[in-house]
Amino acid sequence: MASAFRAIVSLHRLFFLHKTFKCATVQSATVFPLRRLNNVAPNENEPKASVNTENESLLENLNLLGVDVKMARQRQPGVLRRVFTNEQGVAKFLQSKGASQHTVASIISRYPRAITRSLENLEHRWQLWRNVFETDEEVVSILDRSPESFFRSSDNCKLEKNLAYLSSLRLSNKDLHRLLAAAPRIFSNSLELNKQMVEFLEDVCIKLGGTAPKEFAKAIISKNLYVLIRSTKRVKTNIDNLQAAMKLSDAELLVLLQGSGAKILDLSNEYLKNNMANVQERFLVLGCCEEDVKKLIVSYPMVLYIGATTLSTKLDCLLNGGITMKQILGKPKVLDYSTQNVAARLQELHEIGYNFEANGIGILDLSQKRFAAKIEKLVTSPDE
DNA sequence: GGCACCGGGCTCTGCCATAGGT
DNA sequence: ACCTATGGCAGAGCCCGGTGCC
Repeated sequence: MASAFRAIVSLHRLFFLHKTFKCATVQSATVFPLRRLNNVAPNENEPKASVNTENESLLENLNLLGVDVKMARQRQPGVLRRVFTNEQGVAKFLQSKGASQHTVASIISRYPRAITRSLENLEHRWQLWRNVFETDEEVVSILDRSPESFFRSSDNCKLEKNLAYLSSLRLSNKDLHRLLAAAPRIFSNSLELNKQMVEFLEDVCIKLGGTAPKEFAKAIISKNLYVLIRSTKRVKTNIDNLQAAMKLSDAELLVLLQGSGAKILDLSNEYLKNNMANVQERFLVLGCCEEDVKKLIVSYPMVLYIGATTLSTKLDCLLNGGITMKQILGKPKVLDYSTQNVAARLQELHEIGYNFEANGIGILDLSQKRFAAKIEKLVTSPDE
């Protein structure tokens, strides 16, 4: 009886290999009758294929591949119970694209469902990704970083439509590439989801009295590659909160959003809200007026990106170093640099007796190279 | 040559919840 | 009952250099 079962399994396997690997979505359908077949004969001595038992030979294969089975089990337990999987094919495929054994193991450990994809499906998907990325190596590095982005969906038609849509936005090739390299999840968003965000941004533009909605959406996306992996709810809430808290006019908001304000749109709602409250409070306590704070945020929205603790230490560092609030308001970009960096510069400048009052604090806002050159010059010819 | 202004470059996954299918 | 596909969430800055003006 057991051998009869195995015969059926191999028949199924043939059928499966022949038909299913053309389109991954059929796989589960193909597997299903087998499951039912098992249920019909539950007393048979076939633990491998029973519904709630893991597939032993699959586990063996995974171990051989170096997969962290414990991790895989924790992430997608169902995959380990599947009768038909394609772990060896997937491993070979990835290796043929230049992935190391270690990378393959890591990918499967983190996204076990990868092994349910067929070769044809993978090859097609790979080619679609390669439309955007220059080399296999680049794709491998992204998969290594984020296996889920590549494997979470097997629907290549949707991916194709999605890519066509993204291209239709007329982002530059460079931007499209940056977009997908930075946030590969955008690939596996549904077309509708991406469209929703773009149309939402266009709407925002129109509601704020803008006249170039497409350009507006494009500007925001190219400045903040991550908006497309956020919910419209999140972005909308941030925009609303920003306008309310800062008492910005529509026109002011419009300029802010398509400028450097774009960068803070994808922050979590609570985080941005807390930071806005914190910035207002901190700067008011330090003697600024509301108008100062508004100007600060409009000219340097990234101040809202900085968490309360970091901002506190950074301000303290500057103030203790003899910099005044007025100077900071006049050149908020000094807040851009790490506290560590600023502290070291302040120390160095104090040692050579730099006069911030006379010379301003622009020196704190230079690249390392320019700063070093400047110091060099101050030391060798201090008179100038 | 030195400065200020400005914009751009890096960077971002891994988990949970749930609808819907079999 | 179980699985897949998909949406959504939290997490939390730093650095560089081109360019134009003086």
